[in-house]
Amino acid sequence: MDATMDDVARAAGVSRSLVSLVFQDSPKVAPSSRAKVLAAAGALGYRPNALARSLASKQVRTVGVLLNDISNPFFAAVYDALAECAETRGYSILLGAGQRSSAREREIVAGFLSHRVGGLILVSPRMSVSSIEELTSGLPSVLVGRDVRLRDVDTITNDEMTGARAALGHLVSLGHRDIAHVSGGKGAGAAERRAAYTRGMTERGLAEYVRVVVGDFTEQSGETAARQLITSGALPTAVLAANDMIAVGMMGVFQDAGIDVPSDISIVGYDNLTLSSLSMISLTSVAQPLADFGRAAMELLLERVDGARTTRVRRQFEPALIVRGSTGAVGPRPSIPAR
Amino acid sequence: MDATMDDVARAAGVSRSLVSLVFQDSPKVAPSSRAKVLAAAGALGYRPNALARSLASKQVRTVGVLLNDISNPFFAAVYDALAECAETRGYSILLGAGQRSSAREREIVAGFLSHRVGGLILVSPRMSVSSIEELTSGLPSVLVGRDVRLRDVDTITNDEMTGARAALGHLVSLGHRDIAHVSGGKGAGAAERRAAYTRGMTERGLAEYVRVVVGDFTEQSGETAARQLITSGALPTAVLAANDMIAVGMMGVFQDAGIDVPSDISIVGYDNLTLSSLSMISLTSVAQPLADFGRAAMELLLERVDGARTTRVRRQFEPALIVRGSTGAVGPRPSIPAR
DNA sequence: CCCAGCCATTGGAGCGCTCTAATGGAGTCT
DNA sequence: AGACTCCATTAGAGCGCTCCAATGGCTGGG
Repeated sequence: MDATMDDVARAAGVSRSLVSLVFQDSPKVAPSSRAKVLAAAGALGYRPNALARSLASKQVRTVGVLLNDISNPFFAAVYDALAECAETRGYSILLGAGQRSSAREREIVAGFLSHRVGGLILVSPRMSVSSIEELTSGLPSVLVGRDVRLRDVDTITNDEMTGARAALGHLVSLGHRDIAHVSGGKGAGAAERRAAYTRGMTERGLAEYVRVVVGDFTEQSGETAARQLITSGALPTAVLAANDMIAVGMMGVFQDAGIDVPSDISIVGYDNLTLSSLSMISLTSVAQPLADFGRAAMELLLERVDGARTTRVRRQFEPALIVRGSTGAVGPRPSIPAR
Repeated sequence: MDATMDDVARAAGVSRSLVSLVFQDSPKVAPSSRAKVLAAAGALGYRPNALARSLASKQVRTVGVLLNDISNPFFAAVYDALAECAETRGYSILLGAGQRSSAREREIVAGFLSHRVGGLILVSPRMSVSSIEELTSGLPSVLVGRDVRLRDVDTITNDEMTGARAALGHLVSLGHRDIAHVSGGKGAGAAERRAAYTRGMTERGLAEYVRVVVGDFTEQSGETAARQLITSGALPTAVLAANDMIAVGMMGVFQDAGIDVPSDISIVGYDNLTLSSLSMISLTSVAQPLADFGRAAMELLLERVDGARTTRVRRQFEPALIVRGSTGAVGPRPSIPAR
């Protein structure tokens, strides 16, 4: 039903090979023939079959992108930059969203492999290192948000230590000492972030105040953590959340409980999502250059896909603290209002 | 480099055809042969080549999904439901994000067509009806968030009139009469929503209060609109925003200007995004069943792809008003505080 | 005027798979 | 026993394209 190359060749009175060359932008086609072929193709509404092309040329202009959780705007921002980069280079993207399940992730990547994608970008995947190793073997791959020591895998990470130091420094300069951390649990980068918090606290002689509440990078887990802190009876004066979603969830619970942010408790998030800059939220946050993550990921990947590089690259970006309204000077220890 | 069917056949001591049948789950393969083939395939790490399969069978288990703007959580929610549905049915998704540019959208869809996707889902596309017609001709397609009269295109929309009536009814019952609308400009569904507002106002005898400020479904446009209303000197007592992003943008500006929501001005959004339910925002909103949109879109599409249906279906969902803290009884006309 | 050399163009094999029609070896029926 | 059905299995053509080696027409040097 769709026109094929043979149809175009017949209509233009040339061979299929010539048509093929035209659609590959080969320089050895005479301008007159090129025009003839293009005219015939246009008249027939011909569109090259990417499947057949990939099969015959054994090189695929499609890359697979796996996002951990598409409903977190973090991933949307990374994806946006990444997609733009891919499109300008003429690559298509097969997308999968893992929904925070590692089994799901593996299925999705297996699907990518069936489609013989030319490369793989995994953004904060949940799956184990061995799964990553197995699935990416021999395929150009870039991992965003996690660090892994595999030959064929480039990584893009954030300098967690710098971020944690900046956030803690800010809080300490406001007089805070009792600073808790709500972690991302087993999520990508959570361990690093937690370690950076602990180390940062220790560096400042605040080791005795180290307190970690386990979360999972979702807003719900932030709510749970906030309730936990409230019922514990020992509210810290400040919280460093593992990401903005957690921070926002916590803010809501504190607000409902009559605990004022920032006069009763200061909160720092991580990711600097767009929503954090909203006036109603105004969350102090460690900004990660998400667009840079996405762009760098696709660039590194395509370098490998094009065969321009075979050595491993690890790129680390520097975060920046964005101070907003959710942090303030430490006040008198809040009395938890009666419900 | 990857193992092929021939390799498996040789290793198992059978013909390629048999291997093919095994991987198609054909019932006519003897259990013993099936086991033999599967064992050989496992040993070789064989993975069927989806490209070659599609080419030979002329049916593609991939669908193209075009999202207008991935950074709006609205689309993430629709995508999530849609992807889940596709995966359980064994379909892969080629994703593109149009970034609110209709030229970009057309390029992306052209890419889908090159990949010979089996179907197309367009979520609130910007492009013109004639572009849609041209690109979707002969291909199963579902349009979400817009209504279009094309034979091969199913549509999924929201009942705007009911939504507007519910929102206006709520505001009127709180004593509001001076209710403005901030529209979505040329975005998908914006015209319908604007019309529903105007009609709803007229039905209630409030035609004289009809006032539309043009936006574009983004938070920024909400901020602009709010500033416009403030400087106009004639602040309405309530605003019906075309979506939550606009509403949230407005809330921020009002808050910064010292105009309290809801005591000075009530705001109703549209979409009921997750962020609207956050305590700090607590936006009254017309909820659209986004997950249903996504699921229905994929289901309708696959019905067509599987050839189970050829007639056009238009599915309309009922919205529901979710009342939160951004709406309240009309108070004394606010005096705009001096800066 | 002939042949080397260059160019655009072409034939045809092959990418990894599916699918139809054909094959052969049981088993069934009379 | 012969003819038949029924079943699992197979050969081989073909999906739309790429790419290599080969073709033929031209120019230009001797």
